[in-house]
Amino acid sequence: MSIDLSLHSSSVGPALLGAVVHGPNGSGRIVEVEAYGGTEDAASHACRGVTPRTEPMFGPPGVLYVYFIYGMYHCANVVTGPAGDGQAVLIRAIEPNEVTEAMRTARPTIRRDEDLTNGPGKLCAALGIDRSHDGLNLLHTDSSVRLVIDEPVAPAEIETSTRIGISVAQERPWRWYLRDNAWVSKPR
DNA sequence: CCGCCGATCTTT
DNA sequence: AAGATCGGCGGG
Repeated sequence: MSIDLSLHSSSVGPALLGAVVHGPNGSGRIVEVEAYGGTEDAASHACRGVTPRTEPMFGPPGVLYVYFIYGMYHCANVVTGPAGDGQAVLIRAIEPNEVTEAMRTARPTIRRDEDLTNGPGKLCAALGIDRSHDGLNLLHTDSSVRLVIDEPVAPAEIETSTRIGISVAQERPWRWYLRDNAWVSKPR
């Protein structure tokens, strides 16, 4: 591993661009992320401290935090920072290494390949990630969901913006994505 | 308990 | 622009 996941999520976030996520249905490189802080970040699930749902967020860096949202979708996060802090990086979009039949079966109604994984709920559905994977170690080679961090992308390729879909702490510029990448999520 | 609403996506 | 769909969390 070439980056230190125990650093703050706002440092780890951009460093995770280009890393490869492997799930039950396939794999892809991360092209878009958002950082969430611990209890001091009002937009983070960790802002109210440890609850049954957020307990994995307060584990050691490298843990997977999967939450269920809008009654329908799952979102996947990489826990960062020191254990006990509750920081995480939301994986918002990936570019598949290869579009597999399992990914197409998991998202049968898409019109273009990009719609398989160009959003946090979409990529979890495509890769087959759900709450059963919550809390596992992303760095362990035996895990059914894992993270392979190779070379970082060139800083010149990285674009920054504010976070999407939140109603508080909207000013923090904690979203990063690869410029001109077709798999980055589309504005609503 | 009860009610609100969310780190979303699809359809109209 | 609104609907789908449900669990987590706060308030009473």
